[in-house]
Amino acid sequence: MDTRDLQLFLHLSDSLHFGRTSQAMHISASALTRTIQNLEESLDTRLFERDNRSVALTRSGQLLQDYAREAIQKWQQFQYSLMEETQELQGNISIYCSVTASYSFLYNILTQFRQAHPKIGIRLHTGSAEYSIDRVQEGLEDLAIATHPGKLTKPLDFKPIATSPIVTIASREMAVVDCWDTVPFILSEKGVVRKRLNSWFQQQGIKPNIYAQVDGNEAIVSMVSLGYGLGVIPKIVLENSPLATEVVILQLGPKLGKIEVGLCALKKKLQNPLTKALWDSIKTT
Amino acid sequence: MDTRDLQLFLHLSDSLHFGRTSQAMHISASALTRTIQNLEESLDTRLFERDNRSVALTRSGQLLQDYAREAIQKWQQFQYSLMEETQELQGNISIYCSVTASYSFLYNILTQFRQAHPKIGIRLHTGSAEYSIDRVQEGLEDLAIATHPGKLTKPLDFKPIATSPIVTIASREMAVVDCWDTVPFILSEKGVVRKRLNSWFQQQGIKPNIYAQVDGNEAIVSMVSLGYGLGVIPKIVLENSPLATEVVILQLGPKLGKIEVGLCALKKKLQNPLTKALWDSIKTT
DNA sequence: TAAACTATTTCATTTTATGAAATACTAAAG
DNA sequence: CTTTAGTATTTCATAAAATGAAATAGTTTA
Repeated sequence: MDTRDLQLFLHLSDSLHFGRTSQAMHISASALTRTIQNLEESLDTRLFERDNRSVALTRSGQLLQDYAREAIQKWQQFQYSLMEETQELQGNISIYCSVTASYSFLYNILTQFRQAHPKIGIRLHTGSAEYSIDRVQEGLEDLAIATHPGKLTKPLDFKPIATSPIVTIASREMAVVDCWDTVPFILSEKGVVRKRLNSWFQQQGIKPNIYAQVDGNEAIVSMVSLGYGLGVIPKIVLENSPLATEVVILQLGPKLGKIEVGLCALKKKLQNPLTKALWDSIKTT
Repeated sequence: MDTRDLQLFLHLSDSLHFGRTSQAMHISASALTRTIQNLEESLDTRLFERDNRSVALTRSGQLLQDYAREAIQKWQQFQYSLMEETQELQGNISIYCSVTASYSFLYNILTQFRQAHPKIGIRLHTGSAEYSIDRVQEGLEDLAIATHPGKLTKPLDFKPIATSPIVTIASREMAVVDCWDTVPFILSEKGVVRKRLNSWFQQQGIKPNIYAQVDGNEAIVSMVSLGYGLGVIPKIVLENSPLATEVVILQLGPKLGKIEVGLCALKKKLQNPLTKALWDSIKTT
């Protein structure tokens, strides 16, 4: 029995969809089909009841699921213990963060980390800050630099790095606001800032004119600088933007407090000594 | 990680000898070498310290040994549980016994067993009864029909099937013994009967004339029938011999009691539901 | 009836595993 | 010293297994 096969099985037992599992595990559907068939043959039992349209776990499949979960966990645990016991940490970890975060935090974190653990490779994925928590939660990333969402689900752990006030920005021409109901806003689709702003609008009885909903704070700066409307973003985004000089901060904008930026990971991923090493390398300020 | 590789590693970690492990595991030495090399590479650690003359387990090797033992045990346990849970028992078990035992007990045992578990295949190995316990103890066989050796080591389990008196046989021409010191004996090399006889000789102050030491009670009957000397065997051997009519039992021979024949297995092999099924099918008389 | 969606099978190709023999090295025996 | 015997390893040709692209087959939806 091979742990790889167990991992494939486990993913399939969760997704119940050959196509998605094969994609997620970077393997062709045909290879997956035969892996499962071989598994079934070697155990002489049917693991999934399936026709051309649906996949369902059998009783035997459930038993294997239990076994596989434990076996894989034990195997990882063993590998980790070996690493800690015998040699320098090495391997890869994946990190997700926004472009802003990569400028403002990641560089320092990684230059320091690299000295301590030169053999640990980094797979960095950048994207909108709002997705950080989701991606970590889905297991797509080991770590993310994320904004604290207010409350965390239990499997997540969070380590603060810095705070940044939420500011309202405008192009020079739009720097004076007459009426909050009519001035166009450029806002992120989701995230902490958007949530706070929604509350504020409601509180103030304002029905905002939302001109654009944008995925990524960095893009908000662009649009604001072009004069499309007001933007609301963490100040840190502005500080790292090449367009910082093109926009101004409205002192009269909504008071939305500040966001807390930090490192975020699934607790179970912190069992991985590589992930843990990076985690531990962050000193809370 | 593959359980097969772990098994190879485990055997090698015990034997500390590539040649012997490769033989025992039915694999070429070169394949074994590379399996270990791959293992070492994938774990990025050295498992054995070895030169062209010696093999020694490293610290990492010891850790893997602990892991591997548990992992393989868990895997087997899982397979067994699946079998019990979901379907008819099937697979193979190996049995060792003497030719006599195969005539006198095995036939009945197996005809009955086959009805209950038609999908369990039997691998039968016959040989001298004296080796039964050894072969079971070395893990070469799942089960053996053996003579109870007087005292058992702890890992062994024994289930009595029948008893048989120890008798002394001779050819018709040699049926009268004048002097126990000069009459030639044909004896087994080892085994319970031989041990009892040795004690008896010592007790009686007899220095026996041992003409031949034979491996296998059945062959003793042959040699006795040809007039080479006296033989001492369990009566059951005689009862199943085609030469039974060619020899006679000496009523005046040594009184050596009777042997106890039974099924013998390593306790841990009885965790295997196949082995256990055969074990349980034996009703002690 | 067609189109979309899925798991499976086919098939040619690549990758990996394998064993026999050669090799390299060491310790012990002449 | 030289030879021999005992080992693990490497080489090399071959066999086995895994793989993915494309074809297939079956079901549901439009």
